[in-house]
Amino acid sequence: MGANILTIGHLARKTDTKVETIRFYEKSGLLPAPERTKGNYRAYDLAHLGRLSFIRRARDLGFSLDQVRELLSLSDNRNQSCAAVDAIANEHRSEIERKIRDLQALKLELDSIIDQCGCGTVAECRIIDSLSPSQ
Amino acid sequence: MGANILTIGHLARKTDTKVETIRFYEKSGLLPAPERTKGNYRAYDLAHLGRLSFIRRARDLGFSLDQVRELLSLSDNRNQSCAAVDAIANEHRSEIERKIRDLQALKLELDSIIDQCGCGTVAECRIIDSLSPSQ
DNA sequence: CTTGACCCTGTAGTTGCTATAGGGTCCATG
DNA sequence: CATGGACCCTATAGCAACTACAGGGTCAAG
Repeated sequence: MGANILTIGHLARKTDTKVETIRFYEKSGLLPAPERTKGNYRAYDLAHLGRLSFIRRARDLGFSLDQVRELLSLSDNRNQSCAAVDAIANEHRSEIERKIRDLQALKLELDSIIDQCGCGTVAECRIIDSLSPSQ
Repeated sequence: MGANILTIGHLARKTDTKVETIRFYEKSGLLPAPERTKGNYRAYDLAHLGRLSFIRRARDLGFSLDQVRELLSLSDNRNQSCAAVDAIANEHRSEIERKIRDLQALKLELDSIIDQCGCGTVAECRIIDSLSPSQ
């Protein structure tokens, strides 16, 4: 295969993505369908590599596929205001902050439950008690 | 319907659960299938209410359905050691701690990305830049 | 010319529900 | 006694975001 033409396997290794996931992104409209070789293999170029890297990075940062889709389409219109981009990122940040708060509250509760466990029998287990309704 | 017999709707309201979710728990083997009335309605008793409350509380605390299944079967054997219960709870706590750490790292990264946004055009957007591969 | 690594499509599975379709039951009111 | 509406039933499909087959085709090396 030519100079900067990549098979799906190459692209997968370069972006630390599973082959199936790349095909899934194509089917989901996130990654444009590439040309095909005469043997019907997908033939990616550097633009695809860039776009997939963008997607993976955004996914690593916890953006949903819908958010990634929006970020991609925003990044394609280079001369409009980036306020919309900022809005998506900020919304995502608040959501993460909320999740952190929720998990911390949860951890406190688990802490207090686990601390009470004297590790006797289940009958006197404080963890089970804490989960049971008629405390 | 008799004294302490509940329809699925009653049970749903008492445990803040959707009716469909209760049927789903039954199909998943978490909640035993109750008797039926002559009209083929599910007829729950107080044991079901207790068990469903247990499930909901554990789910609220972030345990997976598999973990809940295990906790339930452990809580049914009242005179064995509760070490296994403690193990599940501890494993779950470590997982929550890991999630908190991950989310906090993510938030730091998002913070630094968002802070750089001068809100000009997309072409000069630092958020898009941070997501793009060839920075 | 065959072997093995790779690629193709299509479909089903995962988790934990939620929603819909197309019906049946129950009870109060007219 | 009929009828309306709230409730119940089953079965199936959908959601996110992949992952894992099954059952084939392609390609390059030995």
